[in-house]
Amino acid sequence: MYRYLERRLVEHLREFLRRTYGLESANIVVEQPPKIEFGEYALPLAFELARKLRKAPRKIAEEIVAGVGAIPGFEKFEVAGGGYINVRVNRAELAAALAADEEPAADVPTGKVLVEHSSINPNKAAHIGHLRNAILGDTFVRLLRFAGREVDVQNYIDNTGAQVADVVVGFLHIEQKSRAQIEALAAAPRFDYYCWDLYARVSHWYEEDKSNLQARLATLHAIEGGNNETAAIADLISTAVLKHHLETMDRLDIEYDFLPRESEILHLHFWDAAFTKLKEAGVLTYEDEGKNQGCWVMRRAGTVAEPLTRGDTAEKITEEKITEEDQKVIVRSNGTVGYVGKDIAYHMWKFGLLGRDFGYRKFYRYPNAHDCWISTTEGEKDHPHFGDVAEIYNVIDARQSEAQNTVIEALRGLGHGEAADRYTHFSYEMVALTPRCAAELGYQLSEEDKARPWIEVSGRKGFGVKADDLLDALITSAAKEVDGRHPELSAAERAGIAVQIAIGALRYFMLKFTKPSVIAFDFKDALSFEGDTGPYAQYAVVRASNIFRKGGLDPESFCRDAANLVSKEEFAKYLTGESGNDIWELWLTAAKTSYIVGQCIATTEPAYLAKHAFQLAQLFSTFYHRYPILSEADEGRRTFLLATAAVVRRELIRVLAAMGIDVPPVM
RNA sequence: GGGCCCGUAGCUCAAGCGGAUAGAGCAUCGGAUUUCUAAUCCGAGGGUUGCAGGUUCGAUUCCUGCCGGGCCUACCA
Repeated sequence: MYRYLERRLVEHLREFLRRTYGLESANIVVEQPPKIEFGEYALPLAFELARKLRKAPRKIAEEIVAGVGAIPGFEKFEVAGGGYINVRVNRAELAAALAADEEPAADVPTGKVLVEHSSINPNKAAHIGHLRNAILGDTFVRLLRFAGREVDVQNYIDNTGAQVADVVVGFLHIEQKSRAQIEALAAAPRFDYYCWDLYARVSHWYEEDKSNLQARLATLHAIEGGNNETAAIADLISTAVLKHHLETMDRLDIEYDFLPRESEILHLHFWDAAFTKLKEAGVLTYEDEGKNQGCWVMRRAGTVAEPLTRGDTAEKITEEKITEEDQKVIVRSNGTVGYVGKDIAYHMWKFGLLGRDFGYRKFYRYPNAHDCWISTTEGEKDHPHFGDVAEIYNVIDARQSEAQNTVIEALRGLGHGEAADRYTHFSYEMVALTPRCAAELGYQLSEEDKARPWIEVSGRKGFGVKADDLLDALITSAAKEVDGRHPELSAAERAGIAVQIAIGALRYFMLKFTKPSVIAFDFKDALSFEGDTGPYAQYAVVRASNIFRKGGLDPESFCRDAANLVSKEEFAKYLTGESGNDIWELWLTAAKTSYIVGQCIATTEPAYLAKHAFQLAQLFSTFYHRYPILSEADEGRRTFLLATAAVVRRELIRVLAAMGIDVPPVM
C-alpha cells in the first residue's frame, strides 16, 4: 500500500508541476520523514526547484501546499523547516486497506527471469561461503516471485574442471583406489566430507613435488575428452558430491530447477557455435606474435584503446591491436577453450542466442515432489523449456566481476546490447573467518595472519567451516534452548522447532549484511539468537500467535475478518493524533513490505528485507509490551489491538517467508 | 603498475538516485511486568563518519589527492 500511495503522490505532483510551472520532467524525490509525527512522506522538492524558479524554497513549498489540491488517500500537506513538504496520509484509510489485504498490483515486467546461484565445484563439501551465495540467490528468487515474476533457478555445475580433476587425482594417484572402491565410498554417507579432506591432501601433494602436477593435467585432458575410465570416475565423483550439495541446500529449503553442466557445454559443442559467431563479429582476434601468440583473445573488460594520434576515428581504434596487458585469452594456443569462452557460449544459450540446446533428464526429486533437471547429451523427450529468458541474474562473488564483465562485453560485441543490458552480475563479497574463529578451529596462524581483520576460506587447503557442520551446530544450540523451555513437547516436536530456529538464524545472518561487506565469520555471532537475529523475528510472530491462542481465537481467520471487525471510524479513533503515533508506526511499517521488496529487487540488495523484518519485529515487541491486549476492558479497543497483532503477524510471516524463514509454532 | 571494493560508537554492522538531531545489535552499567512465556521491554554512557581539500542552501553519501586494508589483474576454474 505504501508503494502504491507513493506512486499516486508522484503522479499527482508531476501533473501539478506541469500545470503550474510548465515543468515537464521534474525529478521528484520522495523521502521518509525522520519521525512519524512529521507524516508519511517528505518532499525536498522545493529546494530542487528554487534555482529553476528563482524563488525561495519556503515560498515554493507554500505555493505547492496551497495549490496541490486533494489526492485520494492523503490527508494534508505541510511546509516544514526551510522548505520541506511533509505529506500526511489518511491513516484510517490506509489501515483499513492493509487490514483487508488490498495491494494494488504494480506493473510486472513480462518475460522470464533466470537466476543462477550456488554453482559449487562438485569436488568437496559446501562451506559457509557457498551458503552466503545460495542464501542470497534463493532469497532473491523469492523476492522476484513475491513481485510476480516467473523465475527459473539454475545451478551451474563445473563437473569437468581442474577441481574435480584434483580429487580424481587424489583417489587414483594418492589413494590408489579402484573404480569399485570409489563407487563404494561415493555411496557411503558424507562422501563430500571425505573429498574435502582428500582435496586438501592433493593440494599438499602438488606442493611437495611440482612434477605431480602432470597427473592433474593428464586427468583434466582425459575428463574433457570423455568416453574413458578416468572420465567415468570423475563423473561418478562429481555426481555423488552434487547430490550432497542438493541435500545440504534442501536443509535450508533451497531448490533448483535445472543443473546445466560443463560436460554438456563441451560435448554438445556449444563453444563451436559461439566461436564462429565471435570470430565473425570480430569480438575475438588472433594473436600472431607476442606472449599470447597463437591464442584467440578478447579485450579485457573495462580497458579502453588508447588513440594513437588525436582525432582517430572509432573504427580505427577497434582495428587497433589490443595491448598485451589488455588481452584476455579465450582460446589457448593449443586450441582448447578457457572457462570464460565456455561462459560466453553458456550465456548466449541463456538468452536464446546460441541456436543450440541441452538435452534434459530428471535428476533429483525433492521431498515436496518438485523435480530438478540436469543437462545430458541425449535427454528425455518431454521437459520444461529452460533458457531463452528475458533477464538474468548471476549470483557470483566479487572476485569474478572481471570475468563476468568480459562475458557481458562479448554479448555486446556480438550485437546483443539489449541482452547485455539485462545481464546482472549479482556481486557480493566473500565470507572469511575471524582470526579467533580460525584459531578455534585448530588452524596454526602466523603472527601476520593474527593481525588481519579476517582470513580467507580456502577449499584447496581444507580451511573453512563446512555448511552442514555449521547447520548442525546451530541445531544443537537451538535444541538446547527449546528443550529447556518446552519440556512438555515431544522429542520430535522439539527437534523440528530447533531446526526451524537454526535455519532462521542462519539465513538471517547471511542476509543482514549488505553485499559489499565481507562477512568475518565467528561462531559467537552466527550462533546468537538474541537481538538483530532471525529467531528474534520468529519470536515476535510466536508471541502474536500466543495472544490468539490464549484468547481462543484463530489468528488467520481473525486477520481475514479484521477489516470488517474494525470500522474506518474506529481506525481513525485509535490511530489519529499523538496518542496513536506509536501504533500507527507499526501499521505503517507493516504496509511497506511490497515497497521494500521493490527496493530489494531494484538494488539487488536483500539486506533491506532483513532490516525491514527486524524493524517490524522490534516495533511489534514494543507494542506487545506496552499494550496488554486480552485484558483490555474496552471491547472496541481490544478488537482494534487484536487486528493490529493479526495484521502485523501476517505481514511478518510474509516477509520471513521471502527470506526463506519459517516460523515455529512455539518458541 | 592498472581496475574494483572497503574505512562510521569498544566490537559487528545500518543510514532508500545528496536532506531534518548519523541509527541498530552485541558488550558494559542500571532498571521492568506474580499479567498475551524474559529468545522480551525501558534507560544510561559511548561519534571530529580514516585525513586534507572541493562542489552544494545542505555531504557518511558526489569529485580530487593522500593514508590504511581487501580482492582481481594466469594459455587455472
